[in-house]
Amino acid sequence: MKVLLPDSSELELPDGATGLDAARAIGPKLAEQAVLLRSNGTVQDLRLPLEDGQQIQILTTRNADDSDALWVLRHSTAHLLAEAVRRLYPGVKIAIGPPIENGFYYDFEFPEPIREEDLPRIEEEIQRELTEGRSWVRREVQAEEAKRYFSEQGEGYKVELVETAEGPISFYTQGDFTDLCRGPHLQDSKPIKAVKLTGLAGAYWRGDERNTQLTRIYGTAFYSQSDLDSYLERVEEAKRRDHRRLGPQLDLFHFSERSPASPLWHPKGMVLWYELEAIRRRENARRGYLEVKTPIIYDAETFWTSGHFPKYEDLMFKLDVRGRPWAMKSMNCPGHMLLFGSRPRSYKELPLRYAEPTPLHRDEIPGTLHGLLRVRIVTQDDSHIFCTEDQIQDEIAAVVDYARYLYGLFGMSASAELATRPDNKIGTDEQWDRNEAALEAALKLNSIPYTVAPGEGAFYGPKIDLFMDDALGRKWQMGTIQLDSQMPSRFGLTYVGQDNTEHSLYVVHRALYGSFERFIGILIEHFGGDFPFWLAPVQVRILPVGEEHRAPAAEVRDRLGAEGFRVEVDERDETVGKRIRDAEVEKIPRVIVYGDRESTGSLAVRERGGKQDTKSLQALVEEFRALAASSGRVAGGAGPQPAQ
RNA sequence: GCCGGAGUAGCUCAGCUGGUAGAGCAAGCCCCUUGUAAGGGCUAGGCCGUCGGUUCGAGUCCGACCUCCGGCUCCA
Repeated sequence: MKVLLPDSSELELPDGATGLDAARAIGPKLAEQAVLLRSNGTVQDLRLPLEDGQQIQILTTRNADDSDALWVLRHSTAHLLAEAVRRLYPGVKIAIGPPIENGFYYDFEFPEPIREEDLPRIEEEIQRELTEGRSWVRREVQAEEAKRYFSEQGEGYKVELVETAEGPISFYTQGDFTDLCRGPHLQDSKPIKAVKLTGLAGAYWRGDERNTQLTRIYGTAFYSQSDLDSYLERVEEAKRRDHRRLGPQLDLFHFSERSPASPLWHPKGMVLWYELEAIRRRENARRGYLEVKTPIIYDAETFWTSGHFPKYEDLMFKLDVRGRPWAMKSMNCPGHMLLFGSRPRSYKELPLRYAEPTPLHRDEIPGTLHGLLRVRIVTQDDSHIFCTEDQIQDEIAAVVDYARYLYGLFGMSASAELATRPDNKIGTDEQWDRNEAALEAALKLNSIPYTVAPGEGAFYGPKIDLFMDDALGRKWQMGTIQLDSQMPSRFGLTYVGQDNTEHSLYVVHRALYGSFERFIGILIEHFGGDFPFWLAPVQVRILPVGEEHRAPAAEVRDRLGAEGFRVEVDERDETVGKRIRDAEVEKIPRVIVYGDRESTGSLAVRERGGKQDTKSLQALVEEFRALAASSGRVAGGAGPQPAQ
């Protein structure tokens, strides 16, 4: 038989030859360094037989940066971890141990709880295995044999995995340790040059909190020590972008134990907030949204009607005032439903787009809180679009376009997920077919790449969720676009059609920033605190060199301030060097040093980072105007400005 | 909520096997009068997260709680 190599040459091999055989046929060195076989984008164990005409690429230890090559390395390292733990902790039960982004983990049920201090000991044991050397042997077995083997070993979790396994079952054995595993794996442990156990955590068996909580050990591995070192360095660098660190440091916000998980916004943080708010209002006006404001507190009855209480009562702030039960809203929908229902509605009013950025309160459970990214006060850039079934498609498409435009202003983009019907759905399959198709069409129309999350939709309708990463690569949901016919009917809302009869309504729930809190958190990490000129809370700082320069410096400040720029003068009794440094640390985009030389009319301007230039005040104003316009302040060519 | 870790000055952190709390930066005052990333001096600043326990004595040991961090679960 023949296989195709990456350089499109053909390799003749005997029938039944494996990837390893192919590597040997090319060269002994290649065979020795081979770690994985890749074929048309999928990976395959080197020990498996090839097919006639198959396209193959052999990855070696030299592909140390290749994500598939790292994946197999880490997967094999996870097995070494399991072997080490089994040896050190008799009676431990093993669950699963996959590679993940940047590393791997393995889940165990320990007879006695272990602590972080135990990790070095386990790491040493892995090192010992590496020194001794391990090689992996693959073997396909029958389900019955696999079950028998793991029963004898007392590995109940593995038995359960065999019972629910699909396709052929394979064992990988290294030393005296055999694991149930689909593979692929390394030939042997020689390529594993750097291993580090990075953490300990609880994790539920099969991700279900009703199940036993297992102990998860996280680790990572690389083809070289220097790769591990630079990875750890990158992690440190990412931590420096953490908004929880930068926020207080840049004087944007802080948290208080007196109101856990609710930020206290400082003046500089509010500059960011109102920049976002200005964009929101400008774009809403341009796109036909109507601003409304509805109460924050409603009687409990409202949330029984809306359906929030049955599901979320425990996560809502409730009050008992004058003997009547109340709750603080955790969503804007009830208020908007009441507003819509305040009088009969005609088809001529639809689509009707209500928008409201008021804060919502949710008593999020403690373990889930995370800086600005998971808070108890959530200010959504919320909107509810009331429309007919015929209008759904256009409305969704417009919202998706809006999202793409909005994120683009910040140089950010989101990944999209289409969440489809869950098990507890209400409504007919035909409805769901149509609605899911409408969302999907809107994504395609806007050329937004997306993945489908089957069964993840809300019970009342499918949704598009938009995600962004934080500095450490964790995914956070930003925007959401949800289609719903239940909420209007719960509130008895209808519209009168052309035929003079009542019809049921659809509503699109949508938030695009998601919440101001979370969006600003991501924004801080996205820029690492180095905000572009138009967003920077302080755009220009002027440093008078001597006392006699304070007055003219203040004049420059007033001139720039009158132009709408955020300018301040630093006339502290410190050296210029010190004040420059402070401006750098505070990440202020422009610094003007004002001394004797500036009295002639030209100004010395320093960009954040150190670049210096000299120009007239007028030239400076023009430059700043251009900088401010380079983004959200002005629509940036995205259409007309709203009427004032 | 669950597993693991941590809370000492405004910030970053020292503080050994229990003996009564320390540095740098920031702050205030003074000197210097400043030219592109830290000029100098002095001063003040602490219910050592909270409550309880052990002890002659607790920042240090034990327990509970609160908050934060890494995960899991959840996320209308």
